[in-house]
Amino acid sequence: MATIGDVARAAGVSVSTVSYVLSGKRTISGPTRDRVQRAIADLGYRPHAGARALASSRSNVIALMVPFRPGINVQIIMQFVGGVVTTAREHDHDVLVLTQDDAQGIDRVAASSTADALIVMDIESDDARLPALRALALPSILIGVPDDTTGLSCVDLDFAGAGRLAVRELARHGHQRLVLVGASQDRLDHRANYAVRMRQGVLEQAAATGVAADVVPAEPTFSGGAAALDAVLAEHPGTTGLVVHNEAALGGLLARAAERGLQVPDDLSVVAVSPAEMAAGLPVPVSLIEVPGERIGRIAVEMVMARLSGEELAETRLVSPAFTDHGSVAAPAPDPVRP
Amino acid sequence: MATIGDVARAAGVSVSTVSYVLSGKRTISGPTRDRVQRAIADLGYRPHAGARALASSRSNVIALMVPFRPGINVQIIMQFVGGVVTTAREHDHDVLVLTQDDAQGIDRVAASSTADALIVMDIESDDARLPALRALALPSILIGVPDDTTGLSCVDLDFAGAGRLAVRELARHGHQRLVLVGASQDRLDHRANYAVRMRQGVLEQAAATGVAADVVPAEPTFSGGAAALDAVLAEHPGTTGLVVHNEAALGGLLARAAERGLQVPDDLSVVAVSPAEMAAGLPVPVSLIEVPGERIGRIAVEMVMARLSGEELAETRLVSPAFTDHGSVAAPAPDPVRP
DNA sequence: CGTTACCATCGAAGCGATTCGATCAACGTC
DNA sequence: GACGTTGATCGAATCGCTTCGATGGTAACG
Repeated sequence: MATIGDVARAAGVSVSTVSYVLSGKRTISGPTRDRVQRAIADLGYRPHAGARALASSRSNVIALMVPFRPGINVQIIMQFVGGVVTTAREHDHDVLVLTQDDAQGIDRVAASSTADALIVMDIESDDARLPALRALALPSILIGVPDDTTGLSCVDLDFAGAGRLAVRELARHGHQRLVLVGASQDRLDHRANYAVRMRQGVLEQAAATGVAADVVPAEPTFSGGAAALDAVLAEHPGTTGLVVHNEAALGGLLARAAERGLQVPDDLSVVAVSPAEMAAGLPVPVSLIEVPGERIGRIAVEMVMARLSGEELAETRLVSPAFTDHGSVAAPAPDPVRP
Repeated sequence: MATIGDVARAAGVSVSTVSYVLSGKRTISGPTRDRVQRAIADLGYRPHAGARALASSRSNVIALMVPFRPGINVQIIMQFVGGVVTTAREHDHDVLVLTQDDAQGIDRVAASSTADALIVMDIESDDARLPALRALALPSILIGVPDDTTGLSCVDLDFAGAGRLAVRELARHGHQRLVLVGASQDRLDHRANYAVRMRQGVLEQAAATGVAADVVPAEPTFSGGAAALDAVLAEHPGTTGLVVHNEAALGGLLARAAERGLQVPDDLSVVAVSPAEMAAGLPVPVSLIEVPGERIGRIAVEMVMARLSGEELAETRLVSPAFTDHGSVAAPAPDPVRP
């Protein structure tokens, strides 16, 4: 491989001149710049990443901690990752993958100057990694919002807003009795801040709008969805509107509805909160509030770049929810559904 | 951050001694080694990745090219990635993510010594990246098998073997008329080598066993699966056994079967070729031949490591298929199914 | 006891960039 | 016309590590 010395020789200039042409940190005359650039192209020169990192103490790498535990929503993870990688490349950075259970991963990557910044996905309310992140010298961005955000930068969908929006959509079509089919009890209890925020949004808006709203947990499986629908109809008769925040259960829920002879949206209106792609695989189209994975990944990288260029902000950014109509919400039937 | 010099001073030895303790490339006496190791621990020293890469011309990074195009089977992608990352860490390597459409990604990563090796996923029969890969100075491993493998190293499931195994399983239960519900016509035509190999395996074994086998393509969607089942029953009446190699269509296919009053396995036996997790989300349990994503990722990394340590092999490794019974295969009903 | 070998360790030369003065020529300016 | 500016370029130090050759001390050997 050609080195910067080869380029300098070929262009008849010094090594530092080549460096300045590359970085633009000092003015170089037009003719010289051209000669250097031609030499670079001729030799197919690329700066050695390690050498550059050593000299500049910048690796141009962002570390991304991805959850690989089973049961996670893979669809949305991939969207995040795609958004992060694409945006990082636009800023001339690469992305290094860390796994959740690589406990020392954060320290390792930071202490060895392997990465310039860290993006951590799947943050829990009281995440075990928070102390490590707070102590970190590198800028870090969390995807998800923990309970205590002091000193941290976070991005996520505004789940409370999403809950409110879903309720508003259903309420304005005249629904009076709603149920949120949400995360499993387990996740609600322990970890998932987004589930809590979602529930808050739904209940809050229901109270404000004067409609009834209850919550039914669902296991994130096909049969979990079916069971959840049964539970809704058994425990909350008269329900006409559903907010489903559980992609994995959605299919089973809809299938069970069909089995029980319930038409969507005639007998039952449904709003899903889910990645957009997910809904494509369903038997019936479902109106949804999209979890914009790619967009959030993109924002995370942009926050990283801002931090790297010296802006000292530690802020939480919540992406506004948007409702996409696919026809699964309509006015409730005059004669409400009974179990 | 502490440097190797700090460690050397703290331990009262020279820099090179610390380096040799770390690498083990020369013998260091027990006492000295201990002192150095204590100093390392005390200072929390980690070698600077860039400096190490510069001096040793080894980055300890593997680049992984991941497809992010829509419509891809995300589930299995994540399994691969998980397997790759985990195994790479076991060998003290990190993983850098490249995207498919980052065309110059391969060259960039190679020319800048950012990575030591490359793993490329989702290889097509006549993949556009093959020339670049053949010309590469870095070791590269393909996940998937192109038509011409000369000079390349590949790993994949033995799809032909999987096809044969599926047919044997069905045949030994007495099925006489089988259909392979496979990839969409589009993928079959253009790209997906695995689809071609699968079909070969099925047809070959059917011929050998003396059973009838046909192929019906399916779009990789819920409704594509439903349509495929309709097509099977319309075009190939008397079919009692199905091999489904199309995870995304499997749910729709099973749902349509239920709608038409066909019981699995009483009226219809089904073998799926799919990642294991996928099958968990289905309304009925389905016997399957697993696509062992994680395992393949692991093997890919092990091949990388072998290449990096000097073994000059360029080989293709096909993972043997295994059948897992979940009860969706049984003897056909005496009175065969009619459309 | 003089050689030979080997073991443990050190010193110094890179690896390929970045970056901070320093230099030198051309240019106004008074 | 001497002098401070400014613009373009160079040289050398530096980043933190690996690795090769050299060195001194010990043990083995005849």
